[in-house]
Amino acid sequence: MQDKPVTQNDVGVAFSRHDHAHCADATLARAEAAALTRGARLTPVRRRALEILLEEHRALGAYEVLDRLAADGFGKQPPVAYRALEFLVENGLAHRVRRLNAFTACMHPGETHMPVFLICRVCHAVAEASATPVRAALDRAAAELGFTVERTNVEALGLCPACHDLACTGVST
Amino acid sequence: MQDKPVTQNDVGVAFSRHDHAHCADATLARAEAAALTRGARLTPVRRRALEILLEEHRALGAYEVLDRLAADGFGKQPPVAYRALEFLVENGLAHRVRRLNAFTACMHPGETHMPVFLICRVCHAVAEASATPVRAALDRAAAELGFTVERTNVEALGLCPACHDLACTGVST
DNA sequence: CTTGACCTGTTATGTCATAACATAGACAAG
DNA sequence: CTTGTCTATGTTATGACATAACAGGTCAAG
Repeated sequence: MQDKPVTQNDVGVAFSRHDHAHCADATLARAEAAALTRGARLTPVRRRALEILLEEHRALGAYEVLDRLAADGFGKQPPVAYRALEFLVENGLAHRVRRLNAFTACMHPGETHMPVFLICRVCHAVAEASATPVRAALDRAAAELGFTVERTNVEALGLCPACHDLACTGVST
Repeated sequence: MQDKPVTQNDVGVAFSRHDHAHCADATLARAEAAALTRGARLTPVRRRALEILLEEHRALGAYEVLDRLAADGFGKQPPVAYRALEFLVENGLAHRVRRLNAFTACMHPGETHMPVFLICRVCHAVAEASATPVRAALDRAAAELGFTVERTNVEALGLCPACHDLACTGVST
C-alpha cells in the first residue's frame, strides 16, 4: 500500500508536465484499491466513467461523460452518467466541481480529504490543492459561530502557472 | 460613512436572533451607498431583487426571485431575474451560492471580501463567515503550485447552532 | 427456484440558465 | 427638437443540467 510510484508531488499534478498515461493508470489503480477496501463495487460503467474522467486534468460535464459511455456501448440516457458519477463521488473517487457543473477524478482516492480546487479559467485545467490548512481555517471560522461543518466546496478560479506566464509575455498579439 | 448602526457582530447574523427588519434596512442602506460609490445604478428591479434577497437569511433560486418580481409588476421571464441578480453579484451586493444554485444578499456590501458561506442543511439558513484566514490559507496553497487566485467559492454545508442543538436534544420523536 | 438487494437501462419531466431580438427612456451632439 | 448612442427592461425560444419513476436483469442467500 505504500509502493505508490508517484512521479511527482501528487498535489497539483494537473499543472506540471508529466507522463499522464502513467499518472492516470496509477490513480485508477489506487481507486480500485480504495473501492475494494470500502466494499464498493467498481462495475464496468463506473470504472469506465472514472477512466474517462482520468483522461484529462479537467472537469467534464455529465453529458460529456454520457456521450463517451454511450459510444462505448453503455446506456445513453442521462441517469446512466449521473448514477455512475454519483457513485464515484460518494466513494471518494471523483469530485463535483460546482462552479463548472462538472466532475473530475479524485487524484488521491482513499485518503479522506476535503478537496480544494484550483480552476484555470483559460485552459480549464483543474488541480486539487493541499487542503488541510484551508480546512483548519474554515473550521475555526465556523466554530466561532457555533456552526458544525460536514461537507465543503472550496473552489478558486484563476490562472494556472502556464497560462499566467503566457498572459504576461504574450500580451502583444 | 462610519456611522454604521450595526446591531451585532455583522458576521454570522444569520444564526443569531435579531431585529431582522432593522438588519435588512441597514444592509440595504449600505448597499445603496456602495452602489453610489461605484457608480452602479440600483434601478427599481435591481433594488427590489435585493430587497427580496434581504427578506430572509437564506438563498433564493432565480425563479423564486423572478416570481416575486413578477408579482410586483416587473417582467416575468427568466432573464429579468438573472440580469438583476447578475448585476447584484457583479457589484458585490449579493452572492451566488453554487451548492444551492441560488443567490443570497451580501451582508456587508462595499467592503471587498471573499465570501465564505455556512449553509445549514436543516433550516437552510446561510451565513457569511469571517473569510480572511481562509483566504490566506487558500492563497498559500495556490501559491505553492504557482496558481493565481482571482475569484473563489467557499461553501460549507452542516448544522447551524440552533439545528445542531435540536438534533442533540430532540432525537426522541 | 424464489426472494431480496443491487445494478443497469428506459421514458418522461423538472429545474436552472442564456442567446437573440424588440422596445423604451436618458442624454449628449448636432 | 431631432438624431444617434447607451443602457435597461422586456420578450420568445432554446439550451444545459438533473432527477423521478418504472422495467428488466443478475446473483447470492435461503
